[in-house]
This record gives sequence, structure tokens and C-alpha cells, in this order.
Amino acid sequence: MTSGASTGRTLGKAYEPQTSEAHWYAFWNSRGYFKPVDRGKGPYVVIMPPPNVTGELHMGHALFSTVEDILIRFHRMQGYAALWLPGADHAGIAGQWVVEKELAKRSLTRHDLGRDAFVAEIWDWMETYQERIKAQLRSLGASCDWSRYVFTMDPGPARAVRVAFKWLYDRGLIYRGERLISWCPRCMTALSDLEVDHVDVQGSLWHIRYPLADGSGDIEVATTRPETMLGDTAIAVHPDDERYRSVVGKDVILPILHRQIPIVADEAVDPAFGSGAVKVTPAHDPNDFEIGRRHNLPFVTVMNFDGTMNDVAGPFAGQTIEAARAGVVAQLDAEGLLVRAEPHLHAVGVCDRCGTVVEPMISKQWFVRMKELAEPAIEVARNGTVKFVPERFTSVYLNWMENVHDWCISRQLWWGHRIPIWYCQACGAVSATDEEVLHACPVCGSRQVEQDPDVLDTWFSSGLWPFSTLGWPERTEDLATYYPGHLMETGYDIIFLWVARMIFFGLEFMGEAPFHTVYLHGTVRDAHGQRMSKTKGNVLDPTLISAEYGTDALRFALITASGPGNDLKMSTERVEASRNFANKLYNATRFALGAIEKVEIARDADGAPLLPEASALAPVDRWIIDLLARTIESVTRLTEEYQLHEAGRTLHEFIWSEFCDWYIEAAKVRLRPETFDPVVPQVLAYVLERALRLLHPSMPFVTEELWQHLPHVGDALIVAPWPEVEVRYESDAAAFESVKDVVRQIRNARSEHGVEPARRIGAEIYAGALSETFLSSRAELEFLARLDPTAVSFHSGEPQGRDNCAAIVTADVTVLLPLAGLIDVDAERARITAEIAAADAEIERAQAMLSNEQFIQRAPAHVVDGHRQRLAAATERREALEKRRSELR
RNA sequence: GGGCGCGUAGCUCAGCUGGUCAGAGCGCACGGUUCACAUCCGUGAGGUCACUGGUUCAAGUCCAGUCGUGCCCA
Repeated sequence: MTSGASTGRTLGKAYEPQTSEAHWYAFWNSRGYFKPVDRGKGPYVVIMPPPNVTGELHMGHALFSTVEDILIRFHRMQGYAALWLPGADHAGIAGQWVVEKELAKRSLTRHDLGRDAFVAEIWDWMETYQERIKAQLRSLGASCDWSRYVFTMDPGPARAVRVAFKWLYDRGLIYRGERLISWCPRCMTALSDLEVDHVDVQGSLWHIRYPLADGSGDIEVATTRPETMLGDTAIAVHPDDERYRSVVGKDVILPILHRQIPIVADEAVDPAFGSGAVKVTPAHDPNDFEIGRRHNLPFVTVMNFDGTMNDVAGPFAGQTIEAARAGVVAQLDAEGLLVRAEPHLHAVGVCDRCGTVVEPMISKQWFVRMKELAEPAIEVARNGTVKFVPERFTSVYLNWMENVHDWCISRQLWWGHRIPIWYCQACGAVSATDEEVLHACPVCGSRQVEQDPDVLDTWFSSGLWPFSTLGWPERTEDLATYYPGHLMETGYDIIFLWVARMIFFGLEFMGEAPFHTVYLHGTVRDAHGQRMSKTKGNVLDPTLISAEYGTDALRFALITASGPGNDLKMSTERVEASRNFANKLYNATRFALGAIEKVEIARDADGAPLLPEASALAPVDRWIIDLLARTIESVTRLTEEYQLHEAGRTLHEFIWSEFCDWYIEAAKVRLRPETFDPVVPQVLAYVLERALRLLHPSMPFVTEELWQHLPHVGDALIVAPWPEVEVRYESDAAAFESVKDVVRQIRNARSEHGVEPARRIGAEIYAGALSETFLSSRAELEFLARLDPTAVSFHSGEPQGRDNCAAIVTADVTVLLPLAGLIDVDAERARITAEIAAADAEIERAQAMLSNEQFIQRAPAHVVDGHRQRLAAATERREALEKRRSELR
């Protein structure tokens, strides 16, 4: 029975997504279809990469939600208990910053409010924006399970973070230490390596002379950062560098501050750079830090955490880094120690959140020891337990994981998960706890305990996401049922930040990788290939686009724009084309319904339109049914292989270029009252109903709307079963392709000869072995080629020469079109000559291959056979054309 | 310095494991009041698949190199 869901909804002349979308989303949601339901095939789990709660949804979100939704809907229809678990991320640094910017408008800083009040302020923001993000995901059609929605700062994930931290701390995999870390002076926090971007800047390379302490001369070094010389504790040269062999072990006098520092030999020095001697500032440069450790050099910090120089910097204390740089250069110049300055392009690390130049600083921070965690994470990628789509990202992942450094996880922020470490003021004990509050020191019992003021890197909690969302560390039913999940879908730009960490944490805490497949999508760019950004003003807002063209159009445009892992250019033209496709489908369905409503549609055991008996089918019916079967097969396979763009294109081709352009057009002749054939509505219903199911994951709204109007059983398309191939008619389909081919050629001949579209012409048809197909397709042929039924005749044997005819010649069929007075004999001769040339080219190519002994011997039989048939067909066609040309007068 | 992607019709891109794969959409030209759709229909023009060499019976499709372009890591 047709569901009541469509009651009251009528189909207007054009598809109006605006009215349809909200209706169906609410319908699905209210019936609980977004929740996983076990239908015997087990679970299929996708954990959504939670969007940051720091702003609006952008095209990247539209892309990820489309890809994930397609795969979830596909598996749901296949009978899996499909769980797509949504969430949102608190985005530590970015989250804190947006609220600080708001405060700045009121001329306030977070320090004016104090920690508690500031955090309360952020919570207000987060709550408002979480709702906005949820609404936008709904508008994109995301069929995720809202009942399981989680925010990274919710009590569950927060406890997971503490438990994970304590676990790793107890295992010795988390430690606190003084290391050189990347520091953002604007955000006033430490960063991990991954949160630092490298940008090339045009700076200078200053060449400076350091006098030798024994007065025997001086040594020249080159640097891009002269102000750090205040913290130099050595000069280094390569041990094999002959130029400096004699000075290694001597001291130099550090200019300005007049400290005496040694010259050391270290393999890390590149003799080809500058003079071959470098200044060593262990406290402000990663390479120098290592040199400093190797040679037991002092670590002299000359900067404050706010980007100014400290007291050690002597005359430059209190100045900004930029001012100190200028000052140092000026003084060196004044002292005659500046050799020269030359323009120099070099990479500078900047904070990926705010763009401020980061400073390498020595600081006491918390770290995760990576070696032990990385090993199993490398193994699962190597042995295929975790696969990447596209595959090339496996080596990107491995390369990173094999060279990973310890992970700095403490952040000097107020917003985020507070480090669950407590310091006893009485006995000095350091204690980790998985409780929110530690009331007393577990060592001495003192109640004078204070929690570490810092918070954890946001990505620490992200790494736990595949199981913290399911209730871990509690042994919940969800965790048992849905872990490990199946697919992780996200952008390739966060493969390390997010995917890699989920894999090693999943292995560490759950003993199993959190998913078997990582699907990585590219970046959505504007029509010119530029990255979209607010400052460039080239942002396409998915909310506005889907409001104008429809969500289905936006989704289809995104998904067909390019394949996995590749960037894609988005433009409204693309979306418009997809909207036209939705409208095409909509109108095709309206047409089909006109026929379907005239008869009683037979149903199969599931209640869907029944596949008609073969005996009742005309060639064109078998053709479209076979094509549907092929489409089901392709779309299923392509979706399983994550070739969603190809699946989309395949469906577009089937629905528009085959079903609409040929089947529906051909069907019209058998829908006329005088020649009405009841099998036609049956075929229309059968094919269309299944086509809608195939297209549903990509274009959920329009397909649901239309499906509800078609004969069906079940409440909604979203939970209808995925179509399966029921029957094939390969040879019948091939035969009808010949009819199509003849129609196309007649249309072409008509066009070439300038026959008015409305004019019906006669035809003599010599169909040979295909006579039966052509005879049974007579009405369709007449209609599609605009032939005059009273002047169409079928013949057997060889075509008889006739004057004033245009000729259609294929390998099997010849059609003569008597066009007395209409055709230009010269033009027809030219047309046929061109066709003969084409046939010649074909014959030549086939002969060239077939006369090659090696080809005959080595190529597979079916390939050789294919070319033999090709040659035979082309030869026949050529003969017929030649004959026809000789008959032209 | 190391690694990866891309370079196919005017534009944007498909083309999976090498053998009718030279394709689609948009654009363009010509023609259309066919009762589903002008968000449409029909016909057509346009590419030596960046370049060079190689493997193979056979190469946009594999290999090597070159050029152009974009990105990641250090």
C-alpha cells in the first residue's frame, strides 16, 4: 500500500526543494530512522569528525557530511545497523580565541574576568554555536543519530580523557620535562609540531664576525635571527671542514655581551651554508638544541613568553623581538662586526590558528612518549588491517608515524580538558587521577593539593573519540556493539592530527584499530582553484547554496566533482546542473505517474513493483530492464569501492540519457489510448522505483519525495532495501541498441538534409537478422525517428537500389529514406563518402591488428574475436555503403 | 633536502585491475510550440590524452626522464 506519508503532497510543475526538504528530514527523524536497527547484517559504524564549535559550517563540512551520509544511507539500505555518530569539538585554542575576540570588543581580556568566569563565557558561546551547527548538518540531510550526539567537553568524553591520561601516565608513556617546544606568543601557549605551519618569508641573512678570544683573528657566521646571538653558547663547524680545523676547541668572544664561548665541531653543520660556521643558540633553535645537548652547552634563554627580550638580553631587555633584532644589527654594525646582510628566503614557523610567528622556547611541558604507541600503529597500516582510500595516503601516514616525535600535550589555556595532575603542597608528590577532583594527596594525605593549571591539547581528546563517544571507559552496550567501527572519513589535511592519533589510541586503549578504512577527501576550492577564505571573500556558503538550489543539488555537485583524495573546484554552475538533474528526475516521475495511475501495478513479495513476465515485454522494455540491472551492479560495486563520483555519474547517465531520453520517449507510443499496453506502466514503476532507491543516498530528499508517490511498501525510502539484480536480457538489450542506433542515424540524416522536424518521412527497412526486433519495435522506431507509418515498409533480402534516397547503413541493417525533392544528391553522396571513410579507417585498424601474428598468438581469445567481429561488421557496412553510393544518381 | 598529486575537447573534470575509453557536464553552432520537463528536446563541431624515451602483441592507462603546476614533510 502507498504510505500515508505523501498524503496531501502534490507534485507541481517543477521540483521545489525548499518545501520538500524540511518535511522529509523531520519525517525521518521523527520515525527514528537515523538510529541503528539490526536487520541481521551487523553494525556499520561511522564516527563523525566533530566540527569545531567556532563558527559557521563551510563547504568542507558539506563535503564530509555528504560523503558520510551517502555511505551510511547505502549501508542502512543494505540492512546494516548503520550508526553515524555526530558530535562537536571544543577546539581549545580556536575556541578560546573566538571568545577572547568577543571580549576584546568590550575592551576586556580573559584576565579581567578570571578563569571561572571566562570559562563560563565560553560555555555560553559553545552552547549557542552547537545548536547552529546541528541545524546546518540537518539542512544538509545528514542522517546521523542525534540521540547519541556528543560534545568533546561533555562529562563522558572528559572522564575518558582523564582515564586515558592516568593510564598512560601510570605506564610511563606520559612524562613532564623541559624541552624545546614551539611557543605561540599571541596565544601564550605551547603547541605541538602539527600546530605549526611553515611559511616562506623574504628575510635577510646577516653575516657576523665573532672575534677569537686569543686575538688570533675572528670567525664569520651567518644567521637569519641576529637577536638570538644574545643567547649563543657556542660556534659550531663541521668536523671535516679543513678551514676551521685549527680553531675547534678555541673560544670566541660573543659580541655585545662579551661572553666567552667555545667553538665546537658537530656533524649537523652544513659546511656549504654561509661561511660554514654557525652560531649555536640551544635555547631558541631546534637544531641548536640538539647540538647543545651533544656538547653539554649551557641553555641561555633570552626571551620572555610574551615575545619580548628578558633580562639576560642585557641592553635589549624589554624590547620586542623585532626591535631587538634591529638594535643588535645596528650595534654590530657600529662595532664593525657586521660583515654584510643579504636578502634571504627562508621558512618561518607560524601558529596555525593565529598566524603569529612561533618561538622555539625551552619550557616545562607534558609529553606523550610516542615510540611505543607508534609501533602497533605502524603495523596495522603495513599489514592492511587499516586501509587508506586513496591508497597513496598509506605511505604518507607511515612516513609520519615512523618519524614521529614525542607529543607535547600541555597547553597554557583555560579552555579545554584540565590536566588531571595534582601537586601536593605538603610532600611535593605528583599524582594523576581519573577523578574530576583530587581531595587529598594519596602519599601523605594532605588536603593541600593543587591541580596543574594547564589543559590538554584538543587532539588528545580527539584521539579517544572513536570510543569515548561510545561510553568508554565504561563497558557500555554501545561500546561492545559498535567498536571497532568501520569507516573514518575526513580531509587529508588532518590525517596526522586526527586519524593517526585515533589509530594509536584505539590500539592502546581498546586493543583494536578503531576502523578498517580511512577515506580521505580533498579540499573544496572556488571556481578558480583558490582556497576559500573569508578574507578573500570567495566563500560559498553551503547553507545559502542549498537554500537556492536544493540540498540534493549541492550534494550531487560535490560528490561528482572529483574522486577521493582530490581537491575539487566548486561553482554555482555545477550546482545548477545538478539541480537540473533533480528536476529532470522529478518530471520524469510526474510523467510516469500519469501512466501508473491508470492501471493496477503488480507487486512482488516485498510490495515493490513486480518485475513483469518476460513474455509481456517489448524489446525496449527488456533493454531498459537490462540496463537497470547493469546500473544496479555498477552503482553497488562503485559505492563499495568508494568511487562515489563514478556511481553518481553512472546514475546520472542511466536516469537522464537512457531512461528519460529513450525509455520514456519510446514508452509514449504504447501509452496512447488506442495502443495502450499495460506492461508499460508496470515497467515504468519497476525501473523508476529501483532507480530512486539507487539514487537515494546521493539525493535523499527528491528521491524520498518521489518514491512516496510511487507504488511501494514500507514507510520510507530511507529504510527501503537496496536493489538487487533480478534478471538480465543481454542479447535483447543489444538488439534494441541497433534500433536506437538506426533512430539516431535517421535523425542525423534528417538534420543533415534539412528536413523540417515536423515532417514525417517514409522508410524501407532491411533489418536482416534483426527483423524480429525491428518489427516489434516498429511503433517506437516510427515515433522516435518521426517516420510516416503509412510509408514504412519492411523487407527481407538485399536492399533494392532506389533514386532520391538517403541511406542509413549499419552492419546489420539498412534503411532507405525516400526523400524525393528533399535530398541533395551531392550532399548525400558526400555524407556516404564520409561514412565509407570512417568504415575504412575502422577496417584498417582491425586488419592491422589481426594481421599481427604476435597479437593473434598472445592476446586473449575474446579480444581477438572482438576485433574479428569488428572487422566483419565494418566490412559489411562498407560494402553496403559502397553499393548505395553507386546507386545514387 | 625528501615525498606526493595534477597536466585528457574553450572551461571544470571522469576514465577502477593496460585491449571499441577517447567520455560527461558547462560553453559553442544549427534546428525545435512532440500534451513530464525551456531547470527542456534533437543534431553537430572541438582533443596526435604536457613532452621524450622505454616495457608490451597492445599504453591517457605501466616504467624512466624532462617541463609546467599545486601540496605535504623536514
